[in-house]
Parts: sequence; structure tokens; C-alpha cells
Amino acid sequence: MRLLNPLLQCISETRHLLQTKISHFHSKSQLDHHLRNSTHPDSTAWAHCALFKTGFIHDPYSANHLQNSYIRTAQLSLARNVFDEMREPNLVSWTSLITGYVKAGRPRTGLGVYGMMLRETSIVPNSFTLSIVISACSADADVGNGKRVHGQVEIFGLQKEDVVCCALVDMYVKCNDVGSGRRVFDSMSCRSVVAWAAMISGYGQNGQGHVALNLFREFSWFGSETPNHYMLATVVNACASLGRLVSGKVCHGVAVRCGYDFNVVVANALLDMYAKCGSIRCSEKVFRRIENPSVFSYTSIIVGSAKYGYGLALELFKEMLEKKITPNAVTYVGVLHACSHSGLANEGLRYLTSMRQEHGIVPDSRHQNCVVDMLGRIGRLDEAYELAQSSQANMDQGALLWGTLLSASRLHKRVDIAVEASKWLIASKQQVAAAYVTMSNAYAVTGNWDNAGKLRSQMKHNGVSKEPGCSWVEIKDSVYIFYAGNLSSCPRRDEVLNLLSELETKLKQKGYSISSNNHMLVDIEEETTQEMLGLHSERLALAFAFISIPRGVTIRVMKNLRMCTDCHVVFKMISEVVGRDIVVRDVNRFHHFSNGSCTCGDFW
DNA sequence: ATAGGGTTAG
Repeated sequence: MRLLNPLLQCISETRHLLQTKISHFHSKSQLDHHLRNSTHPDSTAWAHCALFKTGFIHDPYSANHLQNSYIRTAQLSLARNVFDEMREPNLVSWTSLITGYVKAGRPRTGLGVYGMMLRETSIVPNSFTLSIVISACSADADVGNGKRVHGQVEIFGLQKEDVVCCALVDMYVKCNDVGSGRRVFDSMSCRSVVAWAAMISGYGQNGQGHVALNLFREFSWFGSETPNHYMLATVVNACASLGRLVSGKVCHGVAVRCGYDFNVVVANALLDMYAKCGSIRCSEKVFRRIENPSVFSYTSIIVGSAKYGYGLALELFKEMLEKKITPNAVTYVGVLHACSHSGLANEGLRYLTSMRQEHGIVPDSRHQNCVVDMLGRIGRLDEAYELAQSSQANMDQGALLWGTLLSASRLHKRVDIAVEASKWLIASKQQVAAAYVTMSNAYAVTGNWDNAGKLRSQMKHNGVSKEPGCSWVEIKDSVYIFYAGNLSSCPRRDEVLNLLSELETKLKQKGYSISSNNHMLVDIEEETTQEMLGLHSERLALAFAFISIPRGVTIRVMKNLRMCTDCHVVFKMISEVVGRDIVVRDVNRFHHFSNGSCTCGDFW
């Protein structure tokens, strides 16, 4: 009895509490109000009891409030129970339920509910319903369903609704159909900030960053509204994807003027942009001004600083853990990348184990790819091979993984492993051409010309051909294109070769190792046989640009030679090694390199 | 009356 007493007391207290709580609600409107503001599961549960006791549970309006309250407090199955108990759910009930599923990351179930509503009731959807249904298609990247719903938009006469059009634009661009998104956007008579943001984001996400920036310019000129934090994050992201530091700084200025520079999402986009444009110090400054950095903030700065290899990334990771911010799978991609770029293989291997043990994140092919790259760079090919074999990667992921291993084994002249990697790629019909070329190169490197030749003819026989990679530079309005290894088309060929060999010698003297674990000059990508001479198209282009410019004349760097971090590093090294100043222009900024430093690198 | 659209790290 002594044991039971506390229990009985507890039950009686609970009953008392229940009665007190319920008696607080005197009227239906009070209950509805309570449900609308409820953010805690308990408080929704109390109100549910009260609705039950008072019989208001049968009132459709109150029941909808209850259902929404459950959805807001992330109790989807309870919301579903409420819905199932309704005698006649109305349009709001259906729409809320669909929203619940979509917001919980189950868009397909949401679409199923919508289909059921159309089939089993005579309820006609309105703009609320269609906008969430369209966003379900967007989340599912299901353009087929999206187009069907677009048809329904026309049938129900909702094509003038801003919210519906915004959802449509977003759906099309998320399905990589920017053209259809643009058509919807153009059809809108009055475009909201949301519509502009969705369209700008669409261009940015589909590799058309310059169009995104032009559209933003148009918005700033002709739109009557000011950008919000959604739009600013999108535009900054477009600058990052283009490597356009100056445009990015202009956006930073806009964000400051609009009062969004302390918004954590905008700040995340900004620090990512600075890191990608080669200004890691600006990136760090933005990061340090964020009051409550999120896992996104830390991951962005870790990923951003990983390629600089100063150990900053790992320090930040430790700091993040001290602050009890839980890393996710992407964070660990950055951490492993940092280990790889700092040559900390053993530390990287430890992280590969601890990510599962300490944070329950199972390493996937992205992590394995980092580690294969990390081990491959320093010649620990057997371990890398073992890891690749143990991977559960699918076709696409496997192509990346085995491709990384292939490059590394070629670099370290491990023909045995190169052959295994090539076999995997060829068998899975992935990167077949590149695999053949590398395999052939691997044989050639070790002097096994017979096998190399056999592979070449096998390629010919199977109709496999590889387009040579190329880079290009624009000098004084002329564009020069450099194909990998094709020296006959290289202007001022001898001078270029001399410079490259001079560079190589001086780099070696300074302790840089071009061909193995130093990723700076050789961005490993399989090219034609000439590539064995180290004449990667990018290096050819840079060397040509360097010898072609008299002092004071600028080079304009195009596309894959844009002034991203890697390019900065290369020019810094060239200026240091050869002892000459060099001025480079990217889309709208000058960079002056002199004796190993760049005076435009950090503008603040 | 209650329900709806977009944004940041790989």
C-alpha cells in the first residue's frame, strides 16, 4: 500500500489537473483561439480533451483547428486520426492534411490524399489547395504530375493567382525545366517578390548564374519592392556559382542596406560566396559576426576553408562540437575533405570511424570518395582500393569513387589497381572512354606499350571516343582555346613549353610536388595520351596567358578558369616562382599578383 | 473564420 500511495496520488493529481485545464476553456471561441496558438503537444492534447468533453469536436471549424494544431506540433498521425473521424471533411480539412504530409517530407502521400479528394468527393480545390499540391510535385521533382496539376490550374481558373504561379515557377525550375518556369513567370501580370525569387533561384540552380544576376538587376530597376532575405540568399548564391566576387560584394552591400546582413541564412550564403571566390578571410569575418551559427554556417565555413589546407577547417569543426552543434553528413564531407587537403590521412581515417560512433552518421559514397582521394594522394593505394571495394555505392556514385581511385593509381603508377578500377567503370558502362584512356595511360607509364596499344584499338573497335577537354582564355578580345595535349594548335608552342618546364623545375626546387599529392597545378582529369607529359589544358592556357601578356595588359579569365580559389593559388605561385608581376581580370575585377601575394585578394 | 508560394552547406 505504501508503494501504491504515490501512484494513486499521481492519478488523482492528473485528474484534478485535467479538470482544471479543461475548465479553463469556457467557450468554443476560446478553445479555437487556444488551438490556433498552441505550439506544444501537451497544450494541444488538453484542448483535444476539452473539445471532446464539450462536444465541439463535431464542429468542423473547431476540428480543423485541432487538426492544424497537431500538424504544427509535428504529430501527423494524430492529425490524421482527427481527419478520419470527421463526418464530412471540408476543403480546409483536406488542404491541411495535404500540407501536413508535404511539410513532413512525404509529398507523395500528400499527392495521394489530393487524388482521393478529387475522386471521392465533389469538393473543388482553390488556390490554397493547388499551391501546396504544386509544391508537393516540386519536392518530389515530379514534372509529369506537375504538368497535370498545371492543367487543373487552368481548368479551375486559378492561373492569375500569384501564389499558384509562384509554386508553378518553383516546380518547373526544380524539375530542371527553366523554360516552362519562365513562361509562367512571363504570364504573370503582377509579380511578387516570391515570384522573382523563385525565377532567379531557378536560373542559379540550373547553371545560368549570369541570367539570374541580370534578372535580379531587372528586379532592382523595375520592381517596386525591395529584396527580402530569400531573394538575397539566392542572388548571393548565384554570385558564388559564378565566382564573381565583386557582384557578391555588391549584394553584400544591398543586404546591409536592407538590414538582412545579420540574417543567418543570408550570412551563410555570403560566407560561402567569399570562400568560393577566394576570399577566405572575408568569409571568416562574415562567419564571426553570426550570433547563433547554425549547422549550415559551420558546414559552409568548414567546406570553404577545407581546400586551403591551413588546418582552419578542423579547428572550426572542434569549435562546433564544443558548442554542441550536431554535425551532419555534409559537415563530415567537409571535414574529410580538409584532412585530405592538409595531408592528415590518419586523422581522416579516425573521423571516418568516429562519425558513425559519435554521431550515428553512416559514411556513404561521398565520404568514402574523400577518403579514397586522401589515401590515393599520398600513395596508400591498397587501403584506398580496399575501401572502394567495401563501398555500397550505386552506379553514379561508384563512377565517382572508382574514377578517383583510377586517377590516384595512375598517378602512383599502380597499374594493377588502375586496371581493376577501369574494369569496374567499363563493366558498369560509366565513364567508359575515360576509363579506357586511363587504363591505356597506366600501361604506357610502366612501359607496357603492347597492352596500351591493344586497349586503343579495342576502344576504336567499340566505337568509344573521348572528347578532349579544353580550357580557354580571352586576351584583348581574342579567345584562345586549348585542347588537352593537342600541341599543334597551341600558339607560341615552344615558349609555352619552356615556361612550363621552367615552372616545374622551380616548383620542385621549392619543394612543391606537382605530380603527386599537391593538387594545385594538376587538377586530375583524364585526358589524351599527351596528358602524360603533364600538359593539361588548364596549365597550357595559363602558361600561354602568362607569356602572351606584356606588362600591364590584362587577361580575362573565362569559365572554368574563372578566378576561383584554385586559380588564385596558381597565379600566386607563378608570380612567385618566375618573379614577374601578373595582372588578371575576371569578369569585373583586377587581381594583381606579385611575388606570391595577391593585392586584391582581400578587399573589405 | 481555419489551409497556401521561395532561401543557405555537398
